[in-house]
Amino acid sequence: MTTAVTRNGTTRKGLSAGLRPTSKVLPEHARAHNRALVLQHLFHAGPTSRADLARATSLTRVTISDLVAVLIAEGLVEELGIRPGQRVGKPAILVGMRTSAYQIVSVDLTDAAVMRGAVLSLTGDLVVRESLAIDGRTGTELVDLLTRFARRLIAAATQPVLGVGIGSPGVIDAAGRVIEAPNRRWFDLGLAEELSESLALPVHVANDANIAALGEFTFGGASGDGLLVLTVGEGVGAGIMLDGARVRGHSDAAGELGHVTVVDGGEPCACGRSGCLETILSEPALRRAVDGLDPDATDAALASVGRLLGVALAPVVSALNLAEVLLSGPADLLDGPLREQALETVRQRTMPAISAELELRMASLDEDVVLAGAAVLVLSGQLGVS
Amino acid sequence: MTTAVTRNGTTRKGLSAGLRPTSKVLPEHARAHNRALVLQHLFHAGPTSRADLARATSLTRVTISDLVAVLIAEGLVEELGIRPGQRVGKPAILVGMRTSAYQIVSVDLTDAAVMRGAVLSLTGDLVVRESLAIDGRTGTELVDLLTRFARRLIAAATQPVLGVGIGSPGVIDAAGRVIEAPNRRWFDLGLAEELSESLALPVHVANDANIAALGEFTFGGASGDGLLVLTVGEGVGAGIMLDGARVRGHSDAAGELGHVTVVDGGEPCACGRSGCLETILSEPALRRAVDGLDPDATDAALASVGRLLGVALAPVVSALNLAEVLLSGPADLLDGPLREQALETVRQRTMPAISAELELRMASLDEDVVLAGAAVLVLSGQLGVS
DNA sequence: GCGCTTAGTAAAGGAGGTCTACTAACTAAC
DNA sequence: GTTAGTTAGTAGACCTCCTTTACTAAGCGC
Repeated sequence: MTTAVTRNGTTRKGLSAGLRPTSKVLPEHARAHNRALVLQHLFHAGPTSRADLARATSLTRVTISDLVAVLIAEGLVEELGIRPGQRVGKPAILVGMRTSAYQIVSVDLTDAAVMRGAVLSLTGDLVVRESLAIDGRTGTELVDLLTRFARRLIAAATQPVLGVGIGSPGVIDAAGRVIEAPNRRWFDLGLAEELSESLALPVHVANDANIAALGEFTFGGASGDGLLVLTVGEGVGAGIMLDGARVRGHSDAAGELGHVTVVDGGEPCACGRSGCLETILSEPALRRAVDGLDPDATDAALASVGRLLGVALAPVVSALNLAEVLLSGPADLLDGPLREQALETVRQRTMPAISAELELRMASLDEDVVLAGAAVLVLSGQLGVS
Repeated sequence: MTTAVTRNGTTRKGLSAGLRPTSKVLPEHARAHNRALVLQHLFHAGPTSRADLARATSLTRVTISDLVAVLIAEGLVEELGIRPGQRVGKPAILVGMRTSAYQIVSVDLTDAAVMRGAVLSLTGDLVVRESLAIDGRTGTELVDLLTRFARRLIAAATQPVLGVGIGSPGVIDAAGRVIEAPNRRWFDLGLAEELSESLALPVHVANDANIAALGEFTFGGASGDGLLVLTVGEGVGAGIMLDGARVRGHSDAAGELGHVTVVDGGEPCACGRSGCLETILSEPALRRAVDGLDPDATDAALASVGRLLGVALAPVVSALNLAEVLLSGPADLLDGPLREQALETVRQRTMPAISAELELRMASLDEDVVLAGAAVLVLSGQLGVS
């Protein structure tokens, strides 16, 4: 008896993690990959000898020498002299990333009133910081203002600029096209492409909360895979990293945790519905909630918000088996009863196997997470490093 | 002013999707990838000419000819004669996967009382089906029984067996090691490795609910990325596909949605806590809930379960921006008020941008999903096809 | 028949990585 | 202080893989 289990003819996208082919791979892609591998190692582990790079990557010393020679010729890597310390054999020559070779320009558009920008070194150190009042501009005017602001930052850089990274609210696709950012009056706007043309530099654009997760992943204390970063500010956003990759979602809208209902019949939300997480967890909402309360009542109020956050997080943590949930935002409100109750609630509402290893703590980067994340966007886009 | 955004030296894993290097890539890996690309296309699109393969993969005709020649030599692919229909130019020779060249053996261990097994063709057609009572066996005894069962299935195959796929409850790592499957009394058991040795065949083992998602993704009607399959049986499990890859989770426990609390102070659960989704949504729980009720009351009872399911799903759907949620299990219970209310609840509790494109419907494969998924495990592991 | 188009193959070439073998430079031990 | 052993880095030959270019095969349309 032959029972058909069915079969259909749709073609699917994928990648090469579990060998799920998507598009052709050429030797030159292998080269680019291995090159990125070397940079990645130098970026995270610091100066390394060629021989150690070979061991770390499992490429041969010959290949590493060749790759390093190219990187040195490009000015991205430099020799740093003999490795100190005595040991047998020919002493190793350390090579390291020339972190001063390039700089990165980042812009954070999270705040509706003011755009924040920075020039960063390749290691994520903030070199210059600037900001500019938006004065209610939206749409094309805002693009113009952003372009001028970016130009000013590029001019402020003391080294050639590797690229420009921008974190914006809204739904943004992989190519940096803003599908919709209602508050900025941006709809189907090829922001990365436009800016890249007018600035004559690579420009990467992504959702602000999403790249906050990227920033924490690369520069923060995040220990590895399975990370969710919840950004609390005027609104509430989230970003998720799984298997070292940012989760984008089917229509590039992943991370929209702020508008999940957590209170039945709750307060009206800017999104038109009511009881959204954002109506209780955003910074303004929290300030209002604790305004004028005595310390005990404040703690109780924060804990009750924490509990609701925990209820919303539990299914996500459970479904994805996350390792870490980080809260980014005002520590005076978040890092206390709120956080503790959220963790406690998640533990109560998930299996021990899931919650045992879970950490829920404050993000280690401050208000500059989005700037850092935008820099990672550029690092990863231009050098394959993150 | 130079503000440090911090920097740490941890090394991270990743992959080559967004160019996030993890381990070296050689030309031969490119070759394997392109080879899989060809098979993938033939698998999903059916017989194709070399020239069309070249266009589909963007490899050159020369390379495709070469790859196809190898695949023909291996007996995986065969020429099927001239493409019918008249058009200008030399007529194309169709090549197709020799789906009869190999068969796959699948075992489904979801049921504690009986193991279900099958021999499938490469297209997922069930050729032979067998089952075997477990009689309360666990631990090593169960491994022995499973080995014998697998041998029997392998003997029943009418073609060489490509590999053995096994779906089991429990936490199972990428190498097919069962971290823990309490009901089977399996703890830290290298099941895939052991079986592979004793059967002298490639063996792939993964969580049953996880591979149900894989089965739906490949053989079912799932349209693309962002898929969650919820399996309802004795228990409740889930599997998630993102970007064409199965979500495994930090400690290989992704998909444990069955033990998320959905009823405060609800019924006790086998897991030791209470109010878990499984206490209301498992098949036994649903049968009990509707037992003896008149039709209207039945509908109301099912809808109320649907609502609670929707509450648990909303944060997951929102955070991941899923495209599809599929329910797999008894249609008489699931495919009605329960499903409708679940979808309605998710819509109410998430942003329109998230829920607008969301589909929540019944899975298209029947009780054989896990067997099909286990087959995909083998297909993907051995041929790179899924 | 002749021109045009499409399918498939052959040969040469370039890119990328490995293997083997070499030199350079140090430590340790007699 | 010489010799042996170890480690770092490089040179050259070789293999693999894909591409480019050029060719043959085989049909259609006039």
